[in-house]
Amino acid sequence: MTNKELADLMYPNVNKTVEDYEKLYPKRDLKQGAIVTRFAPSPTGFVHMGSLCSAFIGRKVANDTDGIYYLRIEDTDQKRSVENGIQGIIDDLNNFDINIDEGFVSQTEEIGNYGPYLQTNRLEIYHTYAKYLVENDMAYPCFCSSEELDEIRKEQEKKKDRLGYYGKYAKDRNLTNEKRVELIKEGKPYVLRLKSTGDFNKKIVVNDLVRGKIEFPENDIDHVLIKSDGVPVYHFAHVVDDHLMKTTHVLRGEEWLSSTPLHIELFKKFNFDIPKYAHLGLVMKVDENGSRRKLSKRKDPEAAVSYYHEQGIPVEAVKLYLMTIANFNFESWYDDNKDKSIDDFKFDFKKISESGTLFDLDKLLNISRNYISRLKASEVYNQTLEYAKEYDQEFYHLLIKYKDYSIAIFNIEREQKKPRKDYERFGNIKDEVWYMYDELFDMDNLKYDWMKITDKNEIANILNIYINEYYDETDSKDEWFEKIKQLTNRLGYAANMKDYKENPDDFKGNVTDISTVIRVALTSKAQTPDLYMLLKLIGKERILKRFNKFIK
RNA sequence: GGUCUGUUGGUGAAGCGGUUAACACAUUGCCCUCUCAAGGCAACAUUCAUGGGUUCAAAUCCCAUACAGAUCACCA
Repeated sequence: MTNKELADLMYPNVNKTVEDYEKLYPKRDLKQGAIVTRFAPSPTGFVHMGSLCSAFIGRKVANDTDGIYYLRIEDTDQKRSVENGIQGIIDDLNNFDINIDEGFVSQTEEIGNYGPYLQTNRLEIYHTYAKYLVENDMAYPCFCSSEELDEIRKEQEKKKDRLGYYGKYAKDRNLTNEKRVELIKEGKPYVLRLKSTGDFNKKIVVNDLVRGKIEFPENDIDHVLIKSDGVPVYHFAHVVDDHLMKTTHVLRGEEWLSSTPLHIELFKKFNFDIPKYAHLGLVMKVDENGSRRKLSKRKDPEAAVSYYHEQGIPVEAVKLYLMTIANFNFESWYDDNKDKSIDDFKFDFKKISESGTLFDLDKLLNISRNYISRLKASEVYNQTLEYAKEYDQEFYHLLIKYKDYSIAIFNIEREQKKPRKDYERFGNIKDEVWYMYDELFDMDNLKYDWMKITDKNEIANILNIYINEYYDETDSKDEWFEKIKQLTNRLGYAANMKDYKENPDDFKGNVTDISTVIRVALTSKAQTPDLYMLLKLIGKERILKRFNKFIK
């Protein structure tokens, strides 16, 4: 009995040939050096920080080379699929400006000429290629039950042999075709296994774009290619899909590094061009007990990419952070080129850190802080509004109601060479400015910060004299401060800090004490941005209200 | 256990045979200053996991050990 007959029996519904598919998916018409790569997640509904990082890199290198970035959904494992899981991934990607040239663009809609882009819709293709392998004696059906496989493993453990289905342990490898046909006809379930021709004692060199040349023993394990339900495993799907979709570069986590020899063997069996591989270090975090581990979606809220969106961390800041961990020379480049964007930076595979990166939230927030400080007040307004619309309705309505006023608040100490950096993310802006809005400044339930001056009469005195005799909305900042000093002197405090430091006993206190009284009465807080601007923005009428309430 | 990868300060991270071991974040101190933020200036690894070796010279090359991670599924 021939392999052809066996193959026909195993894949009776295959009516196309490998050649048909090769014709169907021709070489892409792209310029020399264009990188075609992809994001290939399971439809789990969300994107993990580590995946986002590799997606970001993929999008970037495709952009840099006028290549293609496509989204393929790997749904060969039902357990990983979630309802509307594709949409969730697309949303996360969209939130971070990672757009897709080809593949899925929504839960149900796909674009491009190299599809289908959902693996379970590609079963016919996999079967065609599987059939080819069987016909050419490069794969065979294996009827071993999981119990039998267990036994093999136990035996190997006992003998301290290498684990796996290979060599003499691959017992179904040498079944006759007659026997195979017989078993299939009996209805015995089977998987398709690679008939590996590798030699464990020979070396194969994997040329990884990140790590350089790595030597492995050749693969000699007869890996499962197609599961008994007819669905391929990752390894097989990877080879068939990335070949047919003309992927030039495979970017994936380093957990795949050790199965690359298997993938190379498969590519060679089919006579396919081998794509370039870049195995990216894992994104890690430090555990409570101090050891490093992979960022886990279960334990770490920051692992899910939606977290950053919810926190109101600017997309651009996340991108900047990803770029700094993706290419270690980016940070200093950006430092020298603050006016340029990530698009102007040339990504380099050799500048990827080889060891896994420890995820550093502080650093991300610092980048975010710097980024926000460089925005125009109106941009801060727009982005905060967008954030609040989704996550803080109360603030959203205030922003709408007091648009110009809000922009003016955001503009305090902004348009200067070294702007303020107190907005960490859009999600914390309200915490910084709430007291500027009467709706949030609930005068009956306020907690006022501590002040040095505690005497009620003294406080009332300061505020009354100030508002009645000194405050003038039209004052410039210098004039304003001059008046504060005058008031300070008049009441027996030191207007000049130096004088005060030299002879503290000559004074009741100093300017700081006076301005703190005004500041706290106005905002309830002892620490705020430029008091001059706050007074000006709040305006005399509201200042009076707040002062009076405070004195009472 | 086999195979592969990695190990530089609190953190990220450069360095690729001769450097005072960059830079950034964090921390601390001082200065500036109406408070805060920012900014300026300092401090912060006598040492690059450990032990050997090669060399006039090693964080950099070699070997061992330790530690960490990945992988060895009909999961991806």
